[in-house]
Amino acid sequence: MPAGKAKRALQVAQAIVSDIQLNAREAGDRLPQEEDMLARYEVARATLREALRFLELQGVIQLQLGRGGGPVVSRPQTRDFASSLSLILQFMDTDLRALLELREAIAPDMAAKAAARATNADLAALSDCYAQLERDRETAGFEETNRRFHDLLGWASGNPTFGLLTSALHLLTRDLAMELGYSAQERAGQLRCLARVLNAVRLRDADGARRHMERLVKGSSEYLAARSPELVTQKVRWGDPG
Amino acid sequence: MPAGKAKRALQVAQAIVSDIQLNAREAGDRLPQEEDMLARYEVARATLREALRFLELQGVIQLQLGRGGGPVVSRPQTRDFASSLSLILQFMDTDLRALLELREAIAPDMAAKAAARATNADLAALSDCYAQLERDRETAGFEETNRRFHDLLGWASGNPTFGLLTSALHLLTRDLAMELGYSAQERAGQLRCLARVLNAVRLRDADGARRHMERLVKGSSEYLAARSPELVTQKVRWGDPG
DNA sequence: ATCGATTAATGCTTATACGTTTTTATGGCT
DNA sequence: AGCCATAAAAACGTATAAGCATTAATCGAT
Repeated sequence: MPAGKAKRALQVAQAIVSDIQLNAREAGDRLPQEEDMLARYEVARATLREALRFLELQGVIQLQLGRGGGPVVSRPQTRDFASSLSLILQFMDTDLRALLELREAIAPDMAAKAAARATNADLAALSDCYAQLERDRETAGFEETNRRFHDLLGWASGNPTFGLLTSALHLLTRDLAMELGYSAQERAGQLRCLARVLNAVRLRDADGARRHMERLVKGSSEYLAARSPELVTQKVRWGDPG
Repeated sequence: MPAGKAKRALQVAQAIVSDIQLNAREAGDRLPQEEDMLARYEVARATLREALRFLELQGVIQLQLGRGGGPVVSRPQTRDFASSLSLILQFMDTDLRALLELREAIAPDMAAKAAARATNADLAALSDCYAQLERDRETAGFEETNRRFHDLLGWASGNPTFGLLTSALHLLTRDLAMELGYSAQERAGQLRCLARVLNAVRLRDADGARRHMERLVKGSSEYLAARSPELVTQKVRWGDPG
């Protein structure tokens, strides 16, 4: 059991994270430079650097080079989480079908919560995004805009975890299903469902939003399974998170 | 641009993962020691150590100290994923309520899928776990066994992602609600619900399993909220990743 | 044969020196 | 005075070596 002693560098990393949290550091704020941190945490420079590089890998900070540079507070993004997720899923031999199922389980509840809690700003953003979706219905940007719509819906749900998960799942799914596009007919069907979801959210109709979203994601999964049966059995692989 | 260099550690990490998969390394196998890896990947020591640290936190390897030590292949466990999750959730200011909501969204579907797909081996494991739960109903081990039950249910659902998420959420919830135990009465109620879920799974009653699980997690959430209203607004914090 | 002390291998931390990148200041030229 | 180029400085980045800490393997005494 490694519970006996945590590694010094990780202890320092945790201390830095605590410091960021306690001092309410925002993204973009500069942290103390190396010299000051050396005195503050009483470690050697290599140890401090290991902690800093570790946090950089996790997306917590960014290291800027040159004079006036130093550690800058960042915010772990969806892709950082998606990277961690895909790594563990690779070792669990998870396939695309599992990802789609999870999305089917989460997305309807997310839509319901969004209907109950969306602010006016959320609604405006969703409407804008939907308008662009209709404009992009036959262009290559459709997928990205589609992902953004689900992302916005997640944030509108008032629960960051929904947005985090659905967005990460979308990224991983797209990694696997990249070569396979959607037909125009399928896209039209998706747009109809999305319109119904959006309308239900506007009307604060949680149950309607849930049902229409359920139909949307189920339809999407079935479409992929029908188009390419081998695709849904493809295993998740830890892709380059850059 | 540090982007090219910063990803070097990730490239090395990916190479190590590929090596593990290609050579079909099992958990417990030893990887080459640091010196050999330095020559193999032609990177600086700090970079290699960064890659190894990253993989250690993700649970892919363990770094064992001392003679005959070195990097040892492991298998990412739920707690490794929970650690990564908690780090990003901390920076999203996620509170306990959000975790509970997510669990409410996932657990019912997981139970339904388990009812549809559980093998006989799964059922046997679940029954054993439930029996131990009844034995542990008034001991400190109850929570851990409870978590294991959800983990098993996830595997029984045929979709590892369900088990991974619910189990990780359980761990994080427990970290926050540690001081606040469950009353004997509440535990008895949870046990009754679990028994109904287990029975529904045995009978292949997907809808029943979903309903009973929904009631279980909803009840658990409401219990916590009633016992300590401040608790559910507590923020997730990155716990000790050892 | 078993248990305890010794030894060796290995990662962890520290220490120091030098290289790189960016900002800032200087200084001569127009 | 104003402007561009070059040099200096401030900060991080990389590299190497040495000692410390920890643990497995080994050896020896009971």
